[in-house]
Amino acid sequence: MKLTTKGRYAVTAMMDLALHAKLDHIALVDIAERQNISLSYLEQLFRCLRKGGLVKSVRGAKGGYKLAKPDTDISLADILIAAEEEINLTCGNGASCTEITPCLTHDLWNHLSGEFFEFLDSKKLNTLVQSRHVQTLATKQDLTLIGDIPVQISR
Amino acid sequence: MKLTTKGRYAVTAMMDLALHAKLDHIALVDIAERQNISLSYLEQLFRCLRKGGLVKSVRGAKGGYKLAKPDTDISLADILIAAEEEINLTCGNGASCTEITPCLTHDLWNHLSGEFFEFLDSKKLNTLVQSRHVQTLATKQDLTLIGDIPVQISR
DNA sequence: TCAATCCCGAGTAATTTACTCAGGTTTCAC
DNA sequence: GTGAAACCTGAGTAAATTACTCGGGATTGA
Repeated sequence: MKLTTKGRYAVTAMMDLALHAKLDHIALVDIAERQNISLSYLEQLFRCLRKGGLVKSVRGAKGGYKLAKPDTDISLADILIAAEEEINLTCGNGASCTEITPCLTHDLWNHLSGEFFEFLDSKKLNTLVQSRHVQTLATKQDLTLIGDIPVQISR
Repeated sequence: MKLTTKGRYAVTAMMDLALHAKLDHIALVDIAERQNISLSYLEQLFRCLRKGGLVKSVRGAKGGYKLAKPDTDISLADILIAAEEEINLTCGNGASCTEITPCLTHDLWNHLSGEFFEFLDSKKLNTLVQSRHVQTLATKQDLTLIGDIPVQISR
């Protein structure tokens, strides 16, 4: 019942896109620097996001990524699913849960999964980036970059 | 964003207890048979549940386990937490999220974790076992055992 | 006393995660 | 048309986690 970093990175990256990509495409290098995420990992992640139809890309120099839909149409659930985080609290039908002898919690988890999905699906990207906390952080990040020497903690 | 089998087994086992332990203590062997879960794994699991104050045990022959509280006072959240499933969607403050440079999603996940916890905490054991699906399954399981030859699928 | 039960610590195979790496391919700018 | 900046891809891998097992011990009712 833990969120993987893949899922978190995906959401962070999408928020970064939503915050910055109003005008132009933005390169993964920029996101990697701003959010301190490894570039290769981001590339891998954006493969998923693109397959999921959440972002559009332009190749070549001056290329980059952009949201493929308005941020009002992209939910947390969309992002997590695209990032291959299944929102799945079901029993997965292991040894203790077969067609003939389903486990006691079979229906329970199915139902709760649905509710949880609805919950995550109700959180749209636009409202997420509007939060005060995100806004202040975002401007701080931009200032850090403009005032050069972006502190790169390479781990 | 997946539920581990540990968490599921914990919930299944607690529901089994709630369904059967009205009168007496019940042995893990019984739960293991009814729910088709390995005994050793159940023992390990019940260590957690006991430490979490959810079940009481009686050792020795005719011993077994019992709910430590009324089933109206035990929630899904209680069980999952006792089973060491953290209900934690937070960023965990990795490399990309430090005190000085928190990640964009820091507050977001904190907040959502809280909401998700509330959701799980609102689901009490008594209502879970009252569901029609669980009731029919439970009686089926009991009949299977009374009509002996309990089918033991050992994997 | 013995069998049924809980109790405990440690070990381990399989799986998953969180990356990295080594190469492509496409496009803009000169 | 060359080169750099970007996207794109598949494969590999170390570390962590999960889902168990195992071997033994402690308690207690009959």
